[in-house]
Amino acid sequence: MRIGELAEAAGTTTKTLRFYEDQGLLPPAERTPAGYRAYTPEAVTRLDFVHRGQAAGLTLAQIKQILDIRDHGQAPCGHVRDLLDARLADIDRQITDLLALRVNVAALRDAAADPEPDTCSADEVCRYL
Amino acid sequence: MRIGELAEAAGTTTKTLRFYEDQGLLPPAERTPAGYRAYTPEAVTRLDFVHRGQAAGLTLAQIKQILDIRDHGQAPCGHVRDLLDARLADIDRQITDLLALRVNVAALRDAAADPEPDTCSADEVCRYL
DNA sequence: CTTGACCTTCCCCTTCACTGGAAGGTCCAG
DNA sequence: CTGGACCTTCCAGTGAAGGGGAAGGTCAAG
Repeated sequence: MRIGELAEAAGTTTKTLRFYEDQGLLPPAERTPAGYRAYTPEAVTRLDFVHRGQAAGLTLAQIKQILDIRDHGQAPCGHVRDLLDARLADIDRQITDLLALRVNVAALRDAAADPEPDTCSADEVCRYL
Repeated sequence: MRIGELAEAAGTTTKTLRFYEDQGLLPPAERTPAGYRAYTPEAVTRLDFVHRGQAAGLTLAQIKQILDIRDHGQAPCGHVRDLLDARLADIDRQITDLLALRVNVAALRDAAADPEPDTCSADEVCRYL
């Protein structure tokens, strides 16, 4: 299949596929005599994996690490587990941060919802922030 | 005060201060005869406001909007309230998304924590992602 | 008089994941 | 044989918030 067909099958764009090849997420594609990239259906599977990794919040670099291990003939599950552990810790940290931020922003918003014209003057920076 | 002193007083760097001036967050500074920027203590207040805005998760562009309104002699509180409302909705959306993501990632991690060697082979993409 | 700390402008670099566009080659239908 | 759809490479830019460093001016102390 050509790059346009793969893009449609995988739900992405040709630009992105060339970018992925450039970044090492896809192996350099076989070429037709005319120089067109020719893909096997495996590529769709690989791209699905990439998309699942992205949906889990992994970066392309992390997904590439997993694929590199797999491409070297090893089972990447241990590494996947480690990455997911780290990702989980990261998500927990983000949630904690956002909950704390939410409290602060909600308090500021509530204060700003009932402004006292005298203190909320243009002469000074708005006191609600 | 010179730019280095202001940077120290505001807990930032001279690079950042010139960047802020460039972005319109700080008005173009007065200059000494030698061309050095000369600031009044007001600048510290303004930078504190910028930092509080950042701590609330506002972008520099949003903070600039508030400051522009204030600099035009109007009270920015109404706009601040609108920005904080939007920010709050955004935080809630992020938290919701992260909680959903957490469930998925935790499930993947738990699956990967107990791999079955036969199915977690190098011949196929790791089934835990 | 020189040294060192500070200041100036200028331009490029960073991360992340793409996206746009130009200039040119290939392939198939009409 | 021409038009349009597809493909190729390469270069450049996006957005956020600065950071790095060069080349040169200024100022106070020793």
